[in-house]
Amino acid sequence: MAIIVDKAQKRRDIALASKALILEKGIQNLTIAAIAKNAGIGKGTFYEYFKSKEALLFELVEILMHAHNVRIEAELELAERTADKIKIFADFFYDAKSSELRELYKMFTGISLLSPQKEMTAFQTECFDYYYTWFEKIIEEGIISQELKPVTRQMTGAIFATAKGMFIISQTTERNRDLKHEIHSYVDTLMALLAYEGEER
Amino acid sequence: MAIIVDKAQKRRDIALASKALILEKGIQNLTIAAIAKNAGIGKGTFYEYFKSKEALLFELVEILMHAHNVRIEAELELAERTADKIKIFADFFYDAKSSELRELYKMFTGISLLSPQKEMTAFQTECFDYYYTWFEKIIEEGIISQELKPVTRQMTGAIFATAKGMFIISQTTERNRDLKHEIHSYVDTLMALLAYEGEER
DNA sequence: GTAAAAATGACTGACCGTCGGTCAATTAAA
DNA sequence: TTTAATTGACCGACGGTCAGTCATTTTTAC
Repeated sequence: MAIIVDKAQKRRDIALASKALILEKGIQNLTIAAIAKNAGIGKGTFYEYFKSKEALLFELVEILMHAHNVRIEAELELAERTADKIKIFADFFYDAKSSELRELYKMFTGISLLSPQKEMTAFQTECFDYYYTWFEKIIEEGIISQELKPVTRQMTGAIFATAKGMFIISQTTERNRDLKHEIHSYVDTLMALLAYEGEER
Repeated sequence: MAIIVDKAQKRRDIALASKALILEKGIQNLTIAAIAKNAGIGKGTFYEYFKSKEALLFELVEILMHAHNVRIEAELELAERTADKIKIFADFFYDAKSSELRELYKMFTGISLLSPQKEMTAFQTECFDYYYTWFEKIIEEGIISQELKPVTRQMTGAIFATAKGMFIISQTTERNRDLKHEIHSYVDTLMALLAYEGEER
């Protein structure tokens, strides 16, 4: 054997070294040569660690998402009302703390729509399931604590999708500029509708 | 002066001639040379009519959307219940009739997310406003006919966004496979919640 | 009136610069 | 000496440009 490097670690290092550049220029407007130079490696070395630019973005999203999850999980512990828990979830789509991950996620979604690849879909599914499980738990707690009507259970997927839809609209049109207000208003209105009022009709 | 061609018409002709190729291979996997050859024109001529591949997609979406609008408008005339009207709207995201436009729209959204351009955003905003105006009208009619609670008004944007969010999820993950069922189920549940029950509390 | 000449717009593909991706050569640790 | 790691020169493909060609209309000349 000869030089042994921690491939996984170097992968993460290269990805993190590229973060600012990707956020500044957008993955679409970057060349492999520029990314390699920025990370202080040769072009060939880049390909030793990543199959493509997209794979780099993939790695970066994964890293930042882990940090994000830790933060969210802590915040969720503190929330009591279901509406607040949902808002903590939706925070991702507008708050400043998530802006980097959100930008990367946006690019990631764009790539997924333009050229669906198995790996991408698998990863997106994994993320979806991860968050959706939490979300189901939140709704279930709301029902058990008699905050919400049981019918809410049937709407879990839809509520989950609404914030995403609003986000896409805010990013691709000139509407939904005040996303935070839009989402909060929606959550409050819906929660009022779903508020438990005693026995079901 | 010399040969005068109807530039706008030829633009449409080239776009329509490219439809099948784009749907088959995806805009991302096509070269300008291939598109030009397929349309029976020189590469230089392509640039005479379109600034880029994306502009071609743009044109194509515009054409197909017009046809789609005509169809939807006719269907909306026939529907009576608000739930049915909303479903006609949401049909776009899953029905076979819209599959071509839907695929193109998917690519279009991907490009919008990856490299937001003024023109794209303006066009997406125009589409959004067009459909949203209809949607508001549907909800308003539902409220006036006392089918729906007035509070529905506050949720218009969210309901509109939900189908879009579900669609994006269905396209980027392995979830929401039966989009039609998911959306219909959501609409029915929500309409039941929003059903007018007499005076507001 | 008409034929030649001039003018013009449509069209083209060879050409150029750039980029993604490969690989033979080099480096340096074991 | 062996071999993992690294590298950038190199290659083919692509996007985009532009000088030149062609077809038609307009103008000029008689």
